[in-house]
Amino acid sequence: MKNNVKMARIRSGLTQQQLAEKVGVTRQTISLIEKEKYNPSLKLCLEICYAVHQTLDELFWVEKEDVSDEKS
Amino acid sequence: MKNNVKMARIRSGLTQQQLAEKVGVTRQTISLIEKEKYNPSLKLCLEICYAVHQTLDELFWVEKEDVSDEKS
DNA sequence: ACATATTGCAATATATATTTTACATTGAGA
DNA sequence: TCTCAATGTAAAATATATATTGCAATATGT
Repeated sequence: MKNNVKMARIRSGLTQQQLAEKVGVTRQTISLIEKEKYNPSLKLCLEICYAVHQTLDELFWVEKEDVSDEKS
Repeated sequence: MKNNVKMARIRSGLTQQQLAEKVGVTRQTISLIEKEKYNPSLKLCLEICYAVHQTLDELFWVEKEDVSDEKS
């Protein structure tokens, strides 16, 4: 799951450990999300947003890859 | 987990079943999300967004409830 | 009233996010 | 070089999202 968590965290001057504590998860969870090996829950996404003062779209939006079979 | 999925789905003229098929999950999953009894994954949130042509912020953003212990 | 589509919900099973603990690696500073 | 903070990662355990099946309840149209 692509995201901009690492950039946002560094911009906020937080370590993985500090961000993890702020949002109430483990450092490993933050690490795996930054490495884009996890598909985090909406709740966790929101709490990360709050911690770094950004929005869901800013941190987690990714454009839909083109699919050719759209309905009208 | 608060969200605007039900309104967006109806506005798109989709049934729960149709939305479920579009995003590749079960109708029950859609039902529970609309009833706000689940904490869906980011991937599923994104696919719902694509299906109804809206963004994460539009469908899933909720303001942080006030906490009195903010750092500076 | 009847038929049908749509939705709510319950029980069990499965997949996977998250935790816990622990260790290795990297980089910065003394 | 030595230390230490920060990060990457691995294995096993736990929590929970999601699937599956099925049935009840509620529309909606005829």
